Amino acid sequence: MKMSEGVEWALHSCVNLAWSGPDRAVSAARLAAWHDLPAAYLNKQLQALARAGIVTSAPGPRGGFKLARPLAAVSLMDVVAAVEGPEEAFRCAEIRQQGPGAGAPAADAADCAIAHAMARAELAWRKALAAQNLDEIRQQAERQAPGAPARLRAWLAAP
Amino acid sequence: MKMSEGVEWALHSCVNLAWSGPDRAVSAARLAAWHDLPAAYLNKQLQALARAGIVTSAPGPRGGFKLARPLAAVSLMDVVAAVEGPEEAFRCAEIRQQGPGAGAPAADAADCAIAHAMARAELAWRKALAAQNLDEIRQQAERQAPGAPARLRAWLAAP
DNA sequence: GGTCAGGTACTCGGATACGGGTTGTCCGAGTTCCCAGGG
DNA sequence: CCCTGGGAACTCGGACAACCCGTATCCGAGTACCTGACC
Repeated sequence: MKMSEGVEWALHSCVNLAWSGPDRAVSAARLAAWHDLPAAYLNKQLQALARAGIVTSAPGPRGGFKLARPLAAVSLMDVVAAVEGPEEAFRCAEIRQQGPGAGAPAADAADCAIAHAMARAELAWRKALAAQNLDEIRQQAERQAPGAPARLRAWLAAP
Repeated sequence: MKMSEGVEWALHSCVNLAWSGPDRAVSAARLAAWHDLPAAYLNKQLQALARAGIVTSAPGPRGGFKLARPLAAVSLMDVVAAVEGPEEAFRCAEIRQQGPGAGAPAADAADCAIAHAMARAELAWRKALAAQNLDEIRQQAERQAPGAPARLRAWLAAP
């Protein structure tokens, strides 16, 4: 079980967009170059964020991506769901209803105990993700590297 | 992000082993046939459980797999870790230290805020898994299908 | 000088190849049981 | 009848392919800007 690389890229990109300022759109190529990532693939992840309503996109020169709403209104869960998709990690295949061990019809209606337990654990994960928003991430990152926002803005201003 | 099918198979197999009785070993082929699964592949998952000390294996006729300890002493986390491996789903690639955006050395030492937040959520998931043991799963399954253990034992007794 | 048309450069967006990992399969080493032969 | 040796069958265990999703890439549609000519 491995999470997509795109999640980390998308999260960093959101923080970078916040640092770049709310007025200026940044292209996928520029965001990718900042961390030496494949530009076209990062673009794919940003498209997912745009579909989820986390960022807005504009084509043409001076186009690019902007945050659709303040970082405080974007949770980790939003980004993970946008990039990874809404499906749960554990999908019950209902193997208990296959082969000679197929249960009685009465048991079929009830939820599989295993699926229920796994879903409960996954819900805890989702709640923990939803409880943290990107603004908290940004604040912590700024405490660790106070000069990062200024450096990014200076680099973006240079051609 | 998708969890391996083997997790569901391993969990069902553990419950089935408990139902089959603590004295009798059950072969992987028999456990697979009960739910119409690929025998050789289920064997692979059971090997992982054996390496983790959840079940014991014995070769030869009358051999097979037995539970190494009571179901109450096996948590969901144990099984998931045995089958999926101990690695975390989210691996921080430290992209913040790549390209022009590479932070100052002081920031490098500190943990990436994103990785920290993701790890916290994953810890909640792991705790939720560790808080549930397989005996609770078994009890719930028996409430839903009281005749299941007897049917399994009867089917195992038949040649 | 102001206005307008054309061209150009730049952006996203979806359609298109490649690779690693999960899924699935196979055969060999080892053990147990059964059976036949001998005492 | 009891003991012993050999063979056969069954089991796990690890090594070997096939498929699928995540990774990476490319080119086309659309837009804004800039340039130049014209009024």
